[in-house]
Amino acid sequence: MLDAIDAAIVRELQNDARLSNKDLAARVNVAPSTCLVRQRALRERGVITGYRAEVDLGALGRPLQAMIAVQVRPHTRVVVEAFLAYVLDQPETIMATHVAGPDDFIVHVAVADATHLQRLLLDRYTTRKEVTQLHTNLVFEHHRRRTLVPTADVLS
Amino acid sequence: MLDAIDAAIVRELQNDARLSNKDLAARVNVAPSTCLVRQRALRERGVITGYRAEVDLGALGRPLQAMIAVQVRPHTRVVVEAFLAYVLDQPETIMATHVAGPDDFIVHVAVADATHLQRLLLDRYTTRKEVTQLHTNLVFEHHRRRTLVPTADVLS
DNA sequence: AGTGAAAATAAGAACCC
DNA sequence: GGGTTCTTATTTTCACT
Repeated sequence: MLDAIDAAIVRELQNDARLSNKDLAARVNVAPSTCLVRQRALRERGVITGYRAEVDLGALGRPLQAMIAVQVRPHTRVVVEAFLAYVLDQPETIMATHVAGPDDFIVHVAVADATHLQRLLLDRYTTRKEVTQLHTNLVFEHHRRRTLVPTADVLS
Repeated sequence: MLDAIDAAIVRELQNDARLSNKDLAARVNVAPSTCLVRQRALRERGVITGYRAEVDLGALGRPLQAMIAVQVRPHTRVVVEAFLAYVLDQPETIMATHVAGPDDFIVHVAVADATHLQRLLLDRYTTRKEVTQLHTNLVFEHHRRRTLVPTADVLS
């Protein structure tokens, strides 16, 4: 698992992925060279999977978000995989989740306005044969947790 | 809005937030100094809101995810804000969304195992007075879109 | 595994078009 | 607004503990 130093590195980099190695080392109390080796190991072990700039959807001209619950039938592997690929291929999609439940997918989208959302739903969702149900909920507020911590910290 | 160069910078940094300014400049075909000014402006304008390392939930010992739909009553500002703050304060939470619909919130959580999820629900959700309904769906697959593009690109 | 010092590289500022 | 050059700072390798 992750020791205290690894956990600290992961925590700091979730807060600011552009921290210089020097500053990061200072924050987690190890030498810069050690810090570099640790961080590289975390990437190679697949703990850190990437570094992403976070953008403001409003600034991108897409201030309106919605959560779309979709039921597809038949609920088979081929249909599920094809639908997921289809959804992730659309620029409006922020995330898509395949879940166990009456609705098979929850899709988070960001669009320019209500008209855009309407077109998205009518032209690209309800036109699909496998889509048997659609529940669209507008998003008032959406928050992501800044830093995710390892199990040990969660189960305290 | 964003011109083509800004859009390219935003795209590249969503892919890899640790790109050096030099490499970034090469990819978007401008001089390093120009690129530096552009990127700084994008931050100051609030287009780029941060740089985050992405971590693997399995590697953090939290391989099990669920989507929890929650109804709270009364559906007033105080109750909504307090519940949102409460949910975001929990280490299990990945994201929380306040939506318009029969369910007021959609909460995405990652936990160690089913027992952990059961405890979370019974000890920290159903115990809350304002929570009047709870629908928990296990997550089979969860995908985020790597790069979000500006409206112009979306409405093509 | 962790550290310190030295060489390679990039960031950032000032200046010019 | 964009490009070039130069100084300063940082990254990264390597020999050592």
